[in-house]
Amino acid sequence: MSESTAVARGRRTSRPRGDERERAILDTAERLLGERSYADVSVDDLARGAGLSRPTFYFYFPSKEAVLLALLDRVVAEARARRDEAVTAPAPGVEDRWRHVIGAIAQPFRSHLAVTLAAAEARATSAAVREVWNGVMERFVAETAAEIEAERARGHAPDGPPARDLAVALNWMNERVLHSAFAGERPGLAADDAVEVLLTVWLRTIYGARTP
Amino acid sequence: MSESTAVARGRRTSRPRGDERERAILDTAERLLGERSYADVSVDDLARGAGLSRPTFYFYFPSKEAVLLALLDRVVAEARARRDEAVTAPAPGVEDRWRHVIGAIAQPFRSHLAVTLAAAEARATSAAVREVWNGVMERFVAETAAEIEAERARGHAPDGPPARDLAVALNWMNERVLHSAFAGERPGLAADDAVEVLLTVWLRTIYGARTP
DNA sequence: CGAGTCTGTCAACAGGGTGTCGACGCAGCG
DNA sequence: CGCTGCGTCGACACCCTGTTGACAGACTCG
Repeated sequence: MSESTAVARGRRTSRPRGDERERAILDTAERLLGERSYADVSVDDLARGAGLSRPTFYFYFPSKEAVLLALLDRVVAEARARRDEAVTAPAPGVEDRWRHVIGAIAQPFRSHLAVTLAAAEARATSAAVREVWNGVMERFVAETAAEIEAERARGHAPDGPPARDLAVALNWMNERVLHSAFAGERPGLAADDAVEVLLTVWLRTIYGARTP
Repeated sequence: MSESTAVARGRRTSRPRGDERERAILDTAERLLGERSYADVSVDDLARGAGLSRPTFYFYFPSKEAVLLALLDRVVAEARARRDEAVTAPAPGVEDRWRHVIGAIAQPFRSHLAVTLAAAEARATSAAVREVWNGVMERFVAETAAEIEAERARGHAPDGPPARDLAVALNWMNERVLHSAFAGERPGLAADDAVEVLLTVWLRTIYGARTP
C-alpha cells in the first residue's frame, strides 16, 4: 500500500527518460479515466496512450491497479493535508469550523473527480484500493470521534451513543453523499449544496440541535 | 430492469424442466456468492453448479448480471414490503416508528447478505444494477421526505434544509453504514448496533434533538 | 577501451474469461 | 411419421491480463 511514494527508484545519474514515461502513464490514466470508467480502460490503452507497448507498461507498474493507487495516493494526501489545515485554522465559531473541515476534505476529491470515481469503482474488486480508502476513513473517523468527545467534555455537546459510533455514521454518510453528488447519481444532492446539508446533519447529530 | 418478474416465459404445456434449471442457476449463484465475490464467480461456475454447460446457461440468462438482477429483485421487493408494513403498523411513539422503519429495510438485506454484497460490488460496473439500486433508494428518499414534511407540518419537527435533502443524506448514510457493518469493513459498526446509531442520527437530524 | 551490467523495450506466448454459432437429439403435434 | 422448436453443447472468435526471452543502448570500471 502507498506504492507511489515508496517507489523511490534509486540512483538516476542521467536517466530522466524513465520518470517521464512513468509520468506519461499517470497522465494518460487520469485523462482516460475522465472519459470512460476504470473497467473500460485497459492496460493496453494506458501503454499506447503513453507511447509504449503493453509489456513495457509492466516495467513501470505491476498492474492497472497500481497506477490507480499512485493517483489515489496524491488525492488522499491532499485531502489529509487540507483537513489538518482546516482543523488548525482559526474559525469564528464551532459551526464554521465543522463547515470548513467537511468542505476541506471534499474539495480535493471533487477536483480530481476522475480519480475519485475510479477509486470508488475499483474499491469494489480491489482489496488494495479498499485498504487505502478505508485507512483514510479510519483516520477521519478517529479524529472526528476525538473532536466530538472534546465537545462533550467542554459541555458543548450532549451525551448519547459512543462518539466513535456517531463518527463512523457521519463520515460514511459524507463519503456516500459526496460520491453520489459528484457522480451526478440520483437520488443525490447538487454538488454545491452537499456540504451545507451534511453540515446540518453533523451539527444536529453532535449538538442535538442546529445551534449549539 | 426488473428482469426476473418480467420473464414470464409463455406457454409451458409440460416442461417443468426449464423452471427447475433456472432455479438451479439462481440457487447456485446465491450459494457461490456466499463463498466468493461476484467477480470471482464465472458463468462457467454458475453453469456447472447447476449441472449444465456454459452455452446452455445462456439459454436461461443473457449474462451473469441478469442472474444477479433476478436475485436482487427478490431482496428489494422484500425490503419494500417490510418498509410498507413498518410504516402502516401501529407504533407506541415516533421514535419506535422510525426504529422499525429503519430496521425493516435493513433486515432483508442482512439476511440475504451474499446478494446484497454482490449487488454492491456489481453496482460499480453494471449500469443495470445501479439503476435498480438507485430506484430503490429514490423511493425510500421520496417516502422519507414526505414523512419529514408531515412531521414539520404537525409542528413536531423544526424547519431547516429542504426535507428531501435531509432524506437523501439520511438514506445514503443508512445504505453505506449498513453495508460496511454487514461486510465487516473497518471503520464500521457492529451489525447489531447499527440501527440504533442510525436512529440517533435520524432523530437528531429530523427533530433537532434526540427527544422530540 | 572493451567487457560487463543495468535500464528499457517489445514480439510472442499462455491462460482465462465472455458471448456466439451451428449441429444435433428429443419432445409433442398435426 | 415427419415437422417444429426447445434444450443442449462442442468449438470458435475475441479480448484482456500477465510472463518470458531476446535484444539494444548506455554507463562504469578495470
